[in-house]
Amino acid sequence: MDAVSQLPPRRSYHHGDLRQALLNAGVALAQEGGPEAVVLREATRRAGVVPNAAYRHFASRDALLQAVRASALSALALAMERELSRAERAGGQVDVARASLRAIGTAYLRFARTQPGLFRTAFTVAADPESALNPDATGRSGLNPFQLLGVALDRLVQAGVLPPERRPGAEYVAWSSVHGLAMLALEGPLRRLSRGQVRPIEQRLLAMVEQGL
Amino acid sequence: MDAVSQLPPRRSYHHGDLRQALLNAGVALAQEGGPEAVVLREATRRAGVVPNAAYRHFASRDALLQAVRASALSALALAMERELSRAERAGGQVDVARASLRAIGTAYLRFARTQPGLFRTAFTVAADPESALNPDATGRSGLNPFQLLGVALDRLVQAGVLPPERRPGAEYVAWSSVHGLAMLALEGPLRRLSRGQVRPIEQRLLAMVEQGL
DNA sequence: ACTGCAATGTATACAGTGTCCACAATGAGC
DNA sequence: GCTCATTGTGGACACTGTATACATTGCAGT
Repeated sequence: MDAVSQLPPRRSYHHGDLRQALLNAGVALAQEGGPEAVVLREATRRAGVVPNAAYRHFASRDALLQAVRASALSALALAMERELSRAERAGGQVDVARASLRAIGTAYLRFARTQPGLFRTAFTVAADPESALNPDATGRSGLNPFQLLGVALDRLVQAGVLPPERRPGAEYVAWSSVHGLAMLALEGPLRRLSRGQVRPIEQRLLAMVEQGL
Repeated sequence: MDAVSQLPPRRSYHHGDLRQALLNAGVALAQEGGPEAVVLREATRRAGVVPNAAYRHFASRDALLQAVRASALSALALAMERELSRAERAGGQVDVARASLRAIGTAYLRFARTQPGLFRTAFTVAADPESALNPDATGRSGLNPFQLLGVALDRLVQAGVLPPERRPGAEYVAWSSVHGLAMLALEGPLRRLSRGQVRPIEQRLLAMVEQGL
């Protein structure tokens, strides 16, 4: 994943693409240990550069964190898009719409499970409402995860499954449920359960959302 | 809240109740700035004691954090119990049961709103599944927040509102939804919204849970 | 091709953190 | 009243983020 950010002491004074190398290192750190693990000095170490060099590319440790966060959100968006494109292979419009919403939820929950470090980095914030607006936080469609959920909900309206008057704000309740479950399974009371035990709960929750929306 | 942990340099070599003073200081710090703000040295400073003194009472900074977390969970449990007792003043068994579940959700969401620092401290974990089992994390009933939710769900079954076969695992989907919304409103896309704007979303979510359970 | 300058990486330094170790004061139990 | 386990102190270390001054470089314009 990161070819540039490795040990062999470069001979050129300039790094070439330090910003990207730092970002890669940051992502790797986040993957390994979540947001608190992305520490500036370690990133520069992995990039083979002195700590302060980072400040030529990121205003602060937090700025680096935000970039890593955007990258994580982008990865989630890509996963959602993959799952969405599978859903589109379903039958009629109604089925596709239903499958789309499920795809979003499924991708979200799987991402939380398979990439806990990135997931926590993406969502365990502490500040900065702007991060969601970051254009780097998108998939190939140019949409971020939240917007992709909106697409799925739009499809439900389009297909006549969801009454238009219930559309506004629907992403909030849908997102809440799935996000809450992900957190619960990641670091809450569900942590100890095996994937096989969590799966039915996931299904039940998705059903509740689909029905109760 | 903390009478002991203040500046006047004590004259006795021993503090008297340093453990409690540190805990109080820790809670205050969490209240002000969330989990990352509970820093050992600052707690000892507020207790008027040298940093290392803390290690006579807590094995590490994380041990202190866990204690603070338990305290925060306890505060939430107390808030839930207050709301529950109001729900019990409703009419018949069915109404009480329904009101109980809503009381839990309402208390949870309000706690997140009014005590964001403590809320994040309670739930933004990073480890330790045992914290939920901590006997200090309870209200007057001796039950922790999760168990109180269980009580409300039991009442729904008792009242014939929730079919017994749907009872197992119900706390997970209910908790997920409410917790997710709380996080969303605290540090997600809903952060910017006023309390008046969030309220209807809360109501809608609680309705969805009640109906879709 | 040479020169000057902006961009980028380095050196040094400081305050703040968690934590280890050796030492000092204290108060409870014989 | 002496002993000794408890509790608080002092000093140190490795680590963090970050500021400020300096070195090296590649590119722009002559």
